[in-house]
Amino acid sequence: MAPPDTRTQILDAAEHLFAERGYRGTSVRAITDLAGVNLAAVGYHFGSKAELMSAVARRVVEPINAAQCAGLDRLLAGTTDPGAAELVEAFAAPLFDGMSVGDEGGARRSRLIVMILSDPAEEVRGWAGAGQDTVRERYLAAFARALPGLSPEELWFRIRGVLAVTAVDRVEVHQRPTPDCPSPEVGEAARHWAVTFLAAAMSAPPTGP
Amino acid sequence: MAPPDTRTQILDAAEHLFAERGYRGTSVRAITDLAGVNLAAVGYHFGSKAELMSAVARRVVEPINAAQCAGLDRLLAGTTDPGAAELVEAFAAPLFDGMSVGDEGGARRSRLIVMILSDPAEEVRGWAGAGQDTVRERYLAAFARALPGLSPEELWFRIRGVLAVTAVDRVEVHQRPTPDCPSPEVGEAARHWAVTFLAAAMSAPPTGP
DNA sequence: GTTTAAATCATACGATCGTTTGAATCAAAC
DNA sequence: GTTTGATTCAAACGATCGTATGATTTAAAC
Repeated sequence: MAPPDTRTQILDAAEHLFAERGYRGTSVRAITDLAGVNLAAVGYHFGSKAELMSAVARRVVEPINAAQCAGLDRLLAGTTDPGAAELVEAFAAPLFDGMSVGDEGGARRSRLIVMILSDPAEEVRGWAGAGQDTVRERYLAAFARALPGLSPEELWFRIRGVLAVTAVDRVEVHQRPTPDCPSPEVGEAARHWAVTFLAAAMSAPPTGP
Repeated sequence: MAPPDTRTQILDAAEHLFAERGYRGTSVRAITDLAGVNLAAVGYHFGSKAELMSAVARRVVEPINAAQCAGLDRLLAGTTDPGAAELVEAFAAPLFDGMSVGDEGGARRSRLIVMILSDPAEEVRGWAGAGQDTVRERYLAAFARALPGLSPEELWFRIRGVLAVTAVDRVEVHQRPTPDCPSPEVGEAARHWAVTFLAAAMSAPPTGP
């Protein structure tokens, strides 16, 4: 059994706290306390709080980006151009994978992604750049072929809608889960619901002038 | 012409800065500097930074809530039950109203709403409570009648999708506006696109088991 | 002109922040 | 056993934060 690596313990604790309280709402001291390591360890292993955030974000988002890319590759390898529903599924699935009901880690990762995408601080949003943008542009091109009737502007608007739903929908954008409806459903059901919802939205006829 | 009320100037400056840098990213000093008033004025007029945030949020969200409520009332006054498309329109329209292209204030208000809905700090998300929840529950009931085939869980999932799109979609959840596509389109076009997008999504057949 | 309450002001307090420092500890190499 | 480089540690730095204080100014009432 490998000894609990200090570096990894910091990453885990930071992932927890960043997801829960945001970047600015989390102090380095809170992270090192939760990790059970010395305060200076963050500076030693990562250089600064911002670089720690970047490392945390990378560890969470990179597998998702890769899976989205692989899904698109698989579709494009087929004989016919993929339809909107298939594209939606390939794009959304990685965000729901490995997050079975009650999976605390999955819900936490969702919150973290939302936090990364919506944080006003440049340090938080700025890092992703390359990978994220590449994936998005590839899907944009694929959708453009699948939905030739749409103007580029409206297509782009819809892509942003897909992003908003997949990223935000599974965590409580609203204050808290309403009592009569159980907490955010994760896992298979939510993934299918999202694909249904988004495929219908993407396939809607172009808005008239 | 009424003299520039200190209270109002603080509210305006705070709305600016909260929208741009978030709650924790904005210092009271930055607000009073921008407003051109003394540092202690925030404590005097609002009591604390948190209460100032609450006042800013209330000023932005309350008219929207009222308009959403009025729109639903108007639909329910009709002879037949409103359809999903009408409900989507009534819900989304107030979020797009008064925000013509190039309206800086409108874009700022959008960012602020997203910031309120997604901020991890309880002080920011906690205040809205009553009004917001009431509106949402009323729309939930109306949608339930319009879409009888949906399970309550999937209906709730879709409502959350509508929220995510209307709230988030018009600001750059993504890092920055891509160069080839102009910055977030506000105004008429975006509103129609959103209604098309969301009406199709809401009206999708129930997801099979 | 005096009184009175509201408002604004300069200033300071205590707390917490991210970061740095230099000594102490550890483990493998020699 | 000593050396060496990597790691951990307690402590402190300067900066900034939200808030409180008490004096000062303003303006209307009398």
